[in-house]
This record gives sequence, structure tokens and C-alpha cells, in this order.
Amino acid sequence: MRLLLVEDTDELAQSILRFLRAEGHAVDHAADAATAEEAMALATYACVILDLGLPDGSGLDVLRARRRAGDRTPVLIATARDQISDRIAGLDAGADDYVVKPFDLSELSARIRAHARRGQGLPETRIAVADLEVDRAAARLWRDGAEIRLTAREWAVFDALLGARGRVVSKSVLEDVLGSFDTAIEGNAVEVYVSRLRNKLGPAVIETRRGLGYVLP
Amino acid sequence: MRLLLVEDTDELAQSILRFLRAEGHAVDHAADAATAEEAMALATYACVILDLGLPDGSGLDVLRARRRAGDRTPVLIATARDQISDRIAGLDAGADDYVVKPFDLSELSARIRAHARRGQGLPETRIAVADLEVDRAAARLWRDGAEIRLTAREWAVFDALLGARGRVVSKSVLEDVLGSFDTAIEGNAVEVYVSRLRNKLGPAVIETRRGLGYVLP
DNA sequence: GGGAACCTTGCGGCAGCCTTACAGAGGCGA
DNA sequence: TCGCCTCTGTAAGGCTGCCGCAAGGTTCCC
Repeated sequence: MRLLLVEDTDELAQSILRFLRAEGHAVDHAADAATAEEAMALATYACVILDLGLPDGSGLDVLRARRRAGDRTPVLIATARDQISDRIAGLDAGADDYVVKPFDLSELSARIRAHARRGQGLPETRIAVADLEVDRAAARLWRDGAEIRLTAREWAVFDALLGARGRVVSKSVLEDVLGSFDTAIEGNAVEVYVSRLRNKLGPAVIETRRGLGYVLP
Repeated sequence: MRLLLVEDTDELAQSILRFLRAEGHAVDHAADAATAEEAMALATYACVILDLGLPDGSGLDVLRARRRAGDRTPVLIATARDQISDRIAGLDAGADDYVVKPFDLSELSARIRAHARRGQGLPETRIAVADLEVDRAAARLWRDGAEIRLTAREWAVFDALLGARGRVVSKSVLEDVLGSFDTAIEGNAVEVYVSRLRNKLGPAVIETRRGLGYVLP
């Protein structure tokens, strides 16, 4: 499969390239953010391995820009062992995975297989819903730049509707979202949460389909 | 969202459960492979966190069994730092990701979000019926881009006709469809619903076969 | 022309939904 | 430990509009 390696340390890059090519992959190499962005715009890759510390800018910016442009190519971030916050930022920026440097090459290979195999289908992290701006990964949302705060359960219901956007979600599915095996839900809890959400989000965001469930337009 | 934690070390399990529940997730807990398998068969999870060292068998076997059964729920493996071969085996068995123990809880959470997000990217399946556009999974339909709203029973009848497209559906079958809600049907209810559907969908969509039933061309 | 099958419309009853209120659980600060 | 606050789930009451029947009209076939 066709891969893109974004890595500025030449020695490391060469050894990774050698290994992946030996495995039969067609691998392109970009040593800086500008080249990487250009390559991703020009070609379609099964997977991109992205180093964060690039000479001409953060790899994260490249990633965000591509995601904003609707690109869903699986991206695997390479980071140093102690940069946990980097990893989280990376995942939230739309990365699919990360590997910790120094990484085992056969492990890298397994991860590439895992991600390329999946096809794809990664939605952007910021989406517009009615007049709201929603960041699913961060579990936050805004209207006119002002943040609207949801409680944990309110978000759980809203997130379930987001995940099935455009499709009708039955009340029993939403009950499932709210309850586990041990804490079952009875009565009209779902209705109550929909009501509370409408109070915060406005009445037009969640539509009722009598007898069927609820939809996010 | 609804999660499943498979972890046999009780102390660790409790602290993860507490954390994830505080984030608003509905989390089920399984302490052995048998329980885990049962839970995954019974409920639909947004993501599963799977420990490999279980008392009654390898978590990998559970994973392989589910994948063989066609289950695509995102699975996140938890493994000890030095078990690189385990990680590779896990990814190749169909896992989507792994975290290394001991892991940072907020990092775990970010990874769960990243994977659960992806699990829902189902493509919508729209089909054309006469001059209508129909999405059966979403229970919605459109003409010229404008949505036509059906009530629950109207949709039940229309959906039954869709499922047998091209074949004649007898009135008694449609009565069954309507009766399955729980109240028995008498009289001309089916005719009434066909009439209401024709009002909304146009007269040419549903054809009458006198003495036999109805067809969708 | 007559009968059977089907279509259409109107309407009361009630299921399903919305909203508000409230009590319990849990967290937090003093 | 106590009080305060937020979040959560249940209960109760009110309202909306869907449901199914009924009645009368229309089409089809013998």
C-alpha cells in the first residue's frame, strides 16, 4: 500500500523507509511540513506516519489543516515517550493513533496494517449543527462563540444523536446510552434529558418523531 | 456513550470505572472472558477496553471470536509495557488500538473518544422509489430535497412494502405489521394508511392489486 | 345493475410526549 | 461534620396529534 512518512531526522527516516519498503509498501518521504502538506494534497495514502517536531512548523497544524479540508486519511503520530499532552492533542486534532519513540518497527508496521485495513471514515472534530458549533472529541459546544455547558448525561444523549446524525434514534437506544447493566433506566428519563437539552440548545435542534424517536437534522 | 471494561484486577478496574463514569459514560464491567463475551453479544458498545491477562482465558480469544462473528465494535487493548509481541498480536487479531499499563486516564479517555467517533461513520443508504429518495435505516424520505414526514404507522406500512419491493404484499401481512405494535387491528385500517401514504407520497407510488394486496414498483 | 373491493374523510379517544417539581446522591468548601 | 450546590432520575399533570373506527363515496368486475 502507499504510505507517507513525515520525519525530519534523516537517519531515522532512512531506516524506517528501508524497513517499510522491504515489506512491500510504496513509501513517500517528506522532511518538512510544507512538503508533507503538498504530498497529502496531491496523492491518496493508505496511511500517514507523522512526526510532530518539524523544522518549519508543527505536524499538528498540517493534520488540522487536512482534517478541516475533509481529508480522512488515517494518520499515525510519532511522539517522544514523555509527551502525553502532545498525544492527547494529536488524537483530538484528528489523529487516529500514535507510536512512542523509539518505536519497534514491526509494531509500527502492525499499526499501519490495523489502520489501513479499517477503510476509513473519520469525521472532522468540529461540526456545525443548526446554529451551534460542536467539538465532539472535546465534548464542548458553542453558539456565537459562547460556550454552552452540558452535564455528563446531557452530553451522552446529545452525542448519541450526533453519532447518528440524520438518522432517527429510538428512545430505547437512548435509554441504553444513559443506563448500564447495573443502573437501568425507567420512566421518562430520556424525555427529561431531551427537554433539558432543548432548554440549553434551543427548541429547533432536536426534532421529535412521534413513535419513532429523535433526530438531529 | 456506552463502554465495556474487561479487567480482572478489581482495584484497577474500580478506579477506571470511577473515572469514566465521572466523564458521563455508561460503563459495564466484566472480570473474566466469559462475562465479556456475553456482554458483547448482548449489548452494543461504543468502545471496549480489553485486558489481555484474564483468569479464564486470553482476551485475544474473545476478540477473535467477536471479529469472526462480524462484530466491528472498536476494541482498545490494555497491555503491560514490555509485551510488544502481545501488542502486535492484538492489533492483528482485530484490535483497533492499545494502551500501555500503567496508563494515564485522560489519555485513555482521549483514545476512547477517537475510536468511538470512528465506529459510527456508517454510510447512509439512499434508494430511489418513483420520484422519491428513501433512507430506510434513517426512516426518512425526500422529494426534490424536501423531507416528507411519516408517522410511525405510516412508515411501518411503507417500510414493509419497501422490503418486498416489486412483490405484492397482501393486506393480511400489512395488518400484521400494524398489529405488531400491540393493539389488534380491525376494519379497514390498512386501506386508511395506504390512502394517507398516497396523500403524502403522491398517487402513483403505491399500486393496488385488487384482491391481492399492494405493490411498490 | 348489483355486489364486492377499495378509497376518502371526519372525529373522538388516548398513547406518547413535554414540562415542571421534587427528592436523593454525590461533590466541595468551610 | 455540616451545609450548600449541582446533577440525576422519578413522578405527576397537561397537551398534542396520531390512531383506528365508521360512514359514505368510488371503482372494478361479473
